[in-house]
Amino acid sequence: MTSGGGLRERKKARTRAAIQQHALRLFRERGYAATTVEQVAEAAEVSPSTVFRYFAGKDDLAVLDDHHSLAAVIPRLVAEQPAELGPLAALRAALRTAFAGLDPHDRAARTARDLALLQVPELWAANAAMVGRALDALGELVARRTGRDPADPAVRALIGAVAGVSVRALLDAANTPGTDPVEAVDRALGLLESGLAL
Amino acid sequence: MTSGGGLRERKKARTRAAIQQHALRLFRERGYAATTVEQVAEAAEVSPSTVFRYFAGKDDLAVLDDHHSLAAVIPRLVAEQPAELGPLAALRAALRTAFAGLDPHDRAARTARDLALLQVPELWAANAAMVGRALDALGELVARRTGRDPADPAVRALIGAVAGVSVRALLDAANTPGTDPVEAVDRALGLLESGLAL
DNA sequence: TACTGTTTGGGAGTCTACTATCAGATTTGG
DNA sequence: CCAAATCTGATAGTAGACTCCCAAACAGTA
Repeated sequence: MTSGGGLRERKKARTRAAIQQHALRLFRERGYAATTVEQVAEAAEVSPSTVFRYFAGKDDLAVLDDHHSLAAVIPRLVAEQPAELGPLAALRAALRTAFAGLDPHDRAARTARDLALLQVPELWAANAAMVGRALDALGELVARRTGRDPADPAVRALIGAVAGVSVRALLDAANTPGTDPVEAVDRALGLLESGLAL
Repeated sequence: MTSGGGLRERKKARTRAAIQQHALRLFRERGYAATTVEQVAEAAEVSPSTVFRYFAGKDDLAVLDDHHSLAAVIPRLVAEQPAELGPLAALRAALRTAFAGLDPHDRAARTARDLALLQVPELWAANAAMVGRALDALGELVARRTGRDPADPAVRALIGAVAGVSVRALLDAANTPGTDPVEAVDRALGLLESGLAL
């Protein structure tokens, strides 16, 4: 019975992470379709067989772990915010919390990965299910916080708006060098909070 | 010099449309990956060669013509709305106009196709570029209408919110039999217009 | 060190997207 | 009705995703 700390387990985790990291990098650099599994294997210094042993298929290489992905972490943090806060205020606070205790390296890596997810259509498609789950979770939290039904159109519309505004801000930030993506999202959500008055 | 009304041209247009229609239907029914080009060809009663002659690749089967897609028609209609209307009011009016003069058959076909685009991740990916273009066009119109810069964060946020709210409403409508998707989007945009107050 | 179970790499093979090509059918124009 | 242009289907072939399987390398245990 090998415990979680054995050399074997650690090596496996490292191999898996390396494969996915190289895969995502290559997908971003050359595009998804133009990257072969063999190239990924070569970059990660394993055989193609090993790639398929760790990942169910090429598309699976693009599926981020739920608990590592930003979109899935947020709902948990929102739930921990004080009940007095409105839904958008709670979300913004959660976002700030999520990135506050992160060292710059982790932070950069995380935003880079989430940006790739938005910019490469195939990655988006591969993670659509996870994003959908995260948004549903967010909707439930908003509903509980405001005493409404999760199926309430107002609740659904709000999380839709949150998602749309955030995606837009992230993509714009990606196209504007020198912009902090987290700050951009926070500002955009602030605009939404004040009613998007034009 | 074959004019646009020749038998040949008409037949070609009909063949192309049939192939794509069957492809989209199969993608929705069985999923994108589980549908082979051969199946599409069989359903459309052509040979696989012909499918590849009309479409550059399997993914191209999912790319909707710009001028047929709803997302690309809307900006033009928004531009035609009276200048007094606010951006969201203009957008809602444009939406109503777009579907007002449509016979039920066309209307159903169009909404079904746009729903498939949202529900099948691969179709979304294939059309991401087009949707992005349409949203940019919408942003420019909003900017002109409100006298702001298209790069103004408030404008960007608004179109992001519009997109997110609409997508959410469409998906919810798709999961709720007996709901009119167009009406659902209109109502959701109405909520956004009144500030999404919770 | 030897024994055991797991992980890895390599080879062979299948399936599907996709390309190239050519003969036969069909539309068009005269 | 004939000839030219064009469209179609069939065939053959390539490439990459993915599976199966086995032998070699390796970590954990005594």
